Amino acid sequence: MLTINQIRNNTTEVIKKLSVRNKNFQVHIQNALDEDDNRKRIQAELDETLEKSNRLAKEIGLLYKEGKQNEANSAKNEAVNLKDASKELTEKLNLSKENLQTILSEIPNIPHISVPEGKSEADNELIRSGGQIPKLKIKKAHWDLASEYDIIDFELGNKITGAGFPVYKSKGAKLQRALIAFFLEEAENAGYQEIMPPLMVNEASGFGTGQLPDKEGQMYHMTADNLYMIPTAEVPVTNILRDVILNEEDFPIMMTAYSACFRREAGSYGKDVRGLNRLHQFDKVEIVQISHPEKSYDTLNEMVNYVETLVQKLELPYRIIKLCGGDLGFTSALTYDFEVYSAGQDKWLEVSSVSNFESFQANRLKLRYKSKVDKQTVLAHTLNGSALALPRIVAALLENNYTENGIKIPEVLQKYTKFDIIN
RNA sequence: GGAGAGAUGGCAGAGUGGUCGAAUGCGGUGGUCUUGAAAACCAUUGUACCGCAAGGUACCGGGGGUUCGAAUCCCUCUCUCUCCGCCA
Repeated sequence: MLTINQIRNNTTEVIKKLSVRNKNFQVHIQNALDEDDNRKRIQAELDETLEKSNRLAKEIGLLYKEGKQNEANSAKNEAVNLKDASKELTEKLNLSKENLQTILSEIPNIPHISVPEGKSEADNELIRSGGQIPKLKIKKAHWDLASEYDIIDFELGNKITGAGFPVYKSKGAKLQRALIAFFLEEAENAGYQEIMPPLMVNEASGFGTGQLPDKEGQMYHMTADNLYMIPTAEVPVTNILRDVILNEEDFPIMMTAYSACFRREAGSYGKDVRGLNRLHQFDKVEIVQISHPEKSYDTLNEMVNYVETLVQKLELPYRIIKLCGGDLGFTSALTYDFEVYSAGQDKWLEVSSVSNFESFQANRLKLRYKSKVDKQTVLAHTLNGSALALPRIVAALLENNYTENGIKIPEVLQKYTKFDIIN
């Protein structure tokens, strides 16, 4: 969420930058400013009323002490009037605050200056690519390979739970475990603190990272206890810093977490959801950084470079894409997507999304730091990225490394899998 | 699940209706002293909103109520702790 001051101080610039999202926010912005003026007016009036009321209450106390009952009683009548007035004003104020909150929550993050204009995926900007696209004699989709080698059982998942909950077996299960261990160790070597977070979160956490209230339908909700299954480790991990005021020397905060992720994916269907391409439960290692506002774009680049080393080590053909305004997520200021090429399906699959949210999340989280220069509390910047999401990596590994003798395991993983081929 | 206790500033911990934004201790910051450090001493030390400022307002787990006035009384929710039961 943007702060009203961000909007007030740079109104025309904010409107201009938001237009990169291929949508006009002029009306939203004006509504926010009007409502804030209204809020201030009510606030001032209320404060004045309360001040009178407080002063009168003290006077009444004194009058009683002095034994001046009559004067005290007449003062009481006045106090009651003030109380009614303040009650009414408080209601108005709350209403105004709610309205402002609603308006602000509908305004997306301001795209970074480098975000290209564009309507959709098609306008995204290719930053760079790497790796070799394999020339296969026989192309097989991973869901066929999975059943051929009996390593991932989609049917069994259907039986036990439902679609989108595959069962990993034997070398398939070991491959999952190996990838998780590989990603976590790489992250640790890069300086990230390992976190094992809760897999369910409360409402306040869901709000803090922006899943609630808008994207409620994306999460599994345990109504009996009012808890939500996490859609990504970003939620519990970033919320570690909710309501925290950091010192400048605490930067950068670097955390990594493996977690299972749960997504309802309501409305998804068709061949995009085939096999491992889109699941309700999947595994992911996430990296999160909390950064000083002046350094956050350096941090973003560093994170992109880090994720790049992972796909390189896994010997996967990849490309890095900068999302255009129309494709950029609501909360992000700048996002780089990583896609790997999956030869069996002949498709690019998104395996990571690395974003700088600037202060957009921090505002909701109330994540701030004490500035050394002016002693002010300032919103920190939050960033995160997948490093990496497993299913599509597995899909690409299976499809790209398939040979007549079996599926070869990349060198870096063999130390974790303890086997070099699935056959 | 049953019974009881509790939630106060960075931490510990007082405060049971009026001058309490809140004693005291610790911690933090600045200073005095010192060659330096420690100790000691002095001062300072929350967040947010309105205001050019002076100043004002709100916040003692959340929400609601009683009262002229609530950290303090009442209701309610959440969480924590202790004991019992169950249990990986």
